Amino acid sequence: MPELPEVEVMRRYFSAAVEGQQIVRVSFHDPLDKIFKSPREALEKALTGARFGETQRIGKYFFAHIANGPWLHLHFGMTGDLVLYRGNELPKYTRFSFHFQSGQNLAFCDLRKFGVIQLTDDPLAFVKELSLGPDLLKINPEDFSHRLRRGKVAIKTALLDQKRVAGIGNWIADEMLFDCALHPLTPAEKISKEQAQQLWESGRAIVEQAIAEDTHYGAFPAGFFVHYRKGGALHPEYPDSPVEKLTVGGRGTYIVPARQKAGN
DNA sequence: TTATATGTTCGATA
DNA sequence: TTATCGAACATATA
Repeated sequence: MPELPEVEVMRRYFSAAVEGQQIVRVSFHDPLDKIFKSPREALEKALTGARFGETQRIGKYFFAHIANGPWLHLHFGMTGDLVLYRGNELPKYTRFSFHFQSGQNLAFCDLRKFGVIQLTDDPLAFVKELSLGPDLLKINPEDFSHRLRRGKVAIKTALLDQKRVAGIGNWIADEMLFDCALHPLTPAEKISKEQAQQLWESGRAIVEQAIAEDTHYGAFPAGFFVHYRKGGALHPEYPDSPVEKLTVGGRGTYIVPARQKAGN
């Protein structure tokens, strides 16, 4: 689920769900503590009886301020999700749960357990430590261009590099490259300033559209590449050029060969 | 059975 | 020291 738009939508969902609510207890459902990067005792102590204040999102990293306390950081990995529920039956793949005074509960679900739950005193210091780049929705086109057009790595790999720009994930990178008619293996340093500008515009447009649609991809406009992002699919504008799958930087990468030619 | 999945990190190598 | 690459992580589904 989680690239920038999903995390932003979850941030809003989280804020609405926890507003004004007191946490009466929290519960842990990951026996080997893979996703708890802070000790259970610390999480329990910081959260029990507390309320959340403001929230922040930088790239795919989410932070919620615990009133009069530290911040809670959530990362959703590949399969993380937030699910509001009532009653005692945990949603599938619940790894952690907040239990509010209202009787409402909020589960952090994560099938693959690549997610992260941890405390931090300072979100900005936290992302600085990771050398995280500026958020795609905040960065200006000049900085974007400068950070992207560096090195001999494939442009696809550069787009996914969170240290350059934060928030772009695998499907958005493919969508941007399709939109800009760029081949994913084009070396980053071969991208022109104009192409970088185009990628910047494309990236924001895609992300804003995704947020506006609450990340329900099915609701995206018909021309979006995401609808055809599988081997052999036919984009209506390229009926003679079936979608091809490559592997770039270890990630599945889909292109319309007639539109995205190498060395261009 | 093998391959793949919307992400990040770590070790090896250059 | 920096850049790059591939493997690893955990689990379900095609």
